[in-house]
Amino acid sequence: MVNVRRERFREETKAEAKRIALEQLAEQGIAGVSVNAIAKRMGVTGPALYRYFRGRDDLLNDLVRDAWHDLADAVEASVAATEGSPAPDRLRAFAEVFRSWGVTQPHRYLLLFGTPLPGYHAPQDTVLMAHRTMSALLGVLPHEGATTGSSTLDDQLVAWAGSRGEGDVPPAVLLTGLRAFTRLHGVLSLEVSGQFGPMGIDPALLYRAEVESLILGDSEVRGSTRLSGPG
Amino acid sequence: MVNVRRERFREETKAEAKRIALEQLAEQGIAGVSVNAIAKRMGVTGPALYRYFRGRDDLLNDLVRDAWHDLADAVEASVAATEGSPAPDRLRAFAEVFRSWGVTQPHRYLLLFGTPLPGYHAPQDTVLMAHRTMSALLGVLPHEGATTGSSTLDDQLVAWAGSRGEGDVPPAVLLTGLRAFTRLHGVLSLEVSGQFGPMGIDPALLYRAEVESLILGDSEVRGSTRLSGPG
DNA sequence: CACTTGAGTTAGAGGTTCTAACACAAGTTA
DNA sequence: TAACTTGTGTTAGAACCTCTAACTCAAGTG
Repeated sequence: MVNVRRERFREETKAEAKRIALEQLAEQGIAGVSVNAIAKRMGVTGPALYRYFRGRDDLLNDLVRDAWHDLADAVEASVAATEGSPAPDRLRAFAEVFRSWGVTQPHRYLLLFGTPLPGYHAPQDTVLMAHRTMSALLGVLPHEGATTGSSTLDDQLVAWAGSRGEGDVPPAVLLTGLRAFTRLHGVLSLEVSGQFGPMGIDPALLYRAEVESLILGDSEVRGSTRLSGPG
Repeated sequence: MVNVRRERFREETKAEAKRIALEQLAEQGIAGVSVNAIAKRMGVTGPALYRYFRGRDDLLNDLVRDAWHDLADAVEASVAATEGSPAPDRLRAFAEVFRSWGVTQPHRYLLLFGTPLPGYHAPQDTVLMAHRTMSALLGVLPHEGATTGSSTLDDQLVAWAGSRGEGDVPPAVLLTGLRAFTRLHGVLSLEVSGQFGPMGIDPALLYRAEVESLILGDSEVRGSTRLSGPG
């Protein structure tokens, strides 16, 4: 019989270490996450934490894994909550939840989508976590469409979806979803890394403009500039 | 009379240190940039480099500044080379140069657009460098358009452009340019940080699809899925 | 010839990750 | 009850890191 009390204590200790690590991450960035400092704040010496994590990389790995999990939970909850609503409303809700998740904890967003960690290679289950978020997005898109215009890209999209049992989604939808994500991320990542700060532009307005443009299609945005017009 | 030989030697030493720092950055990421290690590779002891940089942050600052400068040079050259061509061609050229700059040196791209450095706050001239790249993009867009649909955003865009003597560009064009940038960055940043690797999707195809979509407007992309259709 | 300036050195403080060896308490088993 | 195993903590220390202080030495200047 495994000692369940000890097991629980162990989990609590790991959780506390990760909680403090997240504080350090928020306050001082990734370089400020220090095994020694975490241990000190917990009232133990540095090497004690090596009973719980193989090392600093292992701890950071856990933070990444938790963040993917948490993000997927958030967007899946949004998708579930808007079931039955019209597609544009569902996409708006998805986008808002996605942005909220990012701007309220920029350090975690950057942990997932910012500069990759030095020796970090995403383990298989991290890839699956990312898929959960992507699947949620695909869930709010209408499942119709024709072709992407590139058969090579079509093949890659279908293979990608098929590799995780989503082979029934047409490639045009996959492309729409993937591109919707890259467009949301394009605005959000710049906001989260503070690039709009010195520009005096409210990122929320820009983000929502992008969302509406996603819904309407660019050329239908009221008064937008046509790039294909005379140069 | 200032000693010009010594001055030149000093500049060469700084340049060598930065060159080695870039190598370390490419090989081991930002955490691998070490003043000590740079000095060792140069054949001097660690503290010697403190004659040339106030510290590690100062050196990294220089790398950021150089990268902004370099990127601006690249895109400005592209814009200049395509003068007189139709707008779509100019935008395609701009986008290709931008992507090339990023994918051939991901570490530098991430230095500008990835996770911000811990204690880093962009100095004023870095902001100006970013403006150079943005102005280049605006230079290949047709200067026409009506309104953005949000007067608040309009005001912010005009203030932003006006703050650096570009007050004659209408807000709709500014928005188009800014959004074009966020969309390119959305795909490119994910490619550069390796997110497409495990997906088996060629980022170049996705990027070019985004560029064509920028030119045509989404709803005109052949066979694309309308998000505003029935959900 | 004396002085200033710049660039290098070593020594060292204080931080980091991480390993090795040891102490001790709790639970298990003979 | 006594011996053993396991988990969790400790200290010591190696090997790095940034950065400061104090010193040496060479080159150029008045």
